Amino acid sequence: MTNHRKTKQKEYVLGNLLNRFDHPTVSQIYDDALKEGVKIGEVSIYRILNNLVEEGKVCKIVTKDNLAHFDYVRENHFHLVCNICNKIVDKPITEEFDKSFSNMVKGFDILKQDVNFYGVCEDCAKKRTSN
Amino acid sequence: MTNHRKTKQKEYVLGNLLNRFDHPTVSQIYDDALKEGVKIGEVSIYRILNNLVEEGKVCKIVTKDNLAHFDYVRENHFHLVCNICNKIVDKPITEEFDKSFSNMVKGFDILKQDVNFYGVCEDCAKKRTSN
DNA sequence: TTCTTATTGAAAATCATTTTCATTAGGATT
DNA sequence: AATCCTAATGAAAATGATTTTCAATAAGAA
Repeated sequence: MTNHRKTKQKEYVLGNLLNRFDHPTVSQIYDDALKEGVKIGEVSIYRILNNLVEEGKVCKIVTKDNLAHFDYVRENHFHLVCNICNKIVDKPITEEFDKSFSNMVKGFDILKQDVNFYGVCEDCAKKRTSN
Repeated sequence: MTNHRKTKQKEYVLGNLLNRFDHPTVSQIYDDALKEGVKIGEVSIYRILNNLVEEGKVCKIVTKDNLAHFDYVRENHFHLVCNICNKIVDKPITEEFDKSFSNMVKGFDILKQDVNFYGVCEDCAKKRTSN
């Protein structure tokens, strides 16, 4: 039997995600742990996050620079991942969208927390047109 | 000035994508080229595909096993990427969805071809419930 | 045909992530 | 509280897709 023992490392990683509203990478969480004097290896953070993603408690968002970011699954929002600056913006899902989306993917078991939109954020769009 | 010369390699990669309806990886395209006796290096396929993605002619879809798949941007369809078996399924976008989506992301420059949905495909869902 | 330089491609480098495996520690049992 | 089983950790090494480097090649302008 696997993944059932309570450990300081698991508690730390989940707590770290719960207490923030950005989308940290493994090394950001690792740096936090170091600063806070929490003894945890980077490898364990990878493993713990993968388990949380598997359980559906956390979602993984990969930006264009090939870095995995993690987000505790809270409420109905989607991610806009900027392909230019790699920023991730949280946006609430409209009811209208939610309904039409459900209709469209009827029959599929969609893991909503992995539904991300890739594009160009407002800041980078401005920079683009001003060139 | 960059990326303006017509080469056999560029033509081959784009042609390969145009003539198929699955979502090949770099090494699949490379294998095809070998079989067809086309002289092209794997590195060039990476470079050419990255350029095509940059131009918006091709989109890149990353499956959970960390493999990049490529798809020539044709008409209004989205991708359902299965997190279990890594299969990619094309699905047409409904008008209803398209409208509500446009409303929701108003203000963002969304690169539609990078809009993918991650979840569990019908086959894998069946296997799951039967356990 | 000549010339400039964009493009190619083999080899090497990169780097996030995974695997390995000996050590540590949860927590069930006695 | 002590013992035991094995899940979990973490340092080091391995992995592997992708990128970088740079000398050789070839578009295509002059």
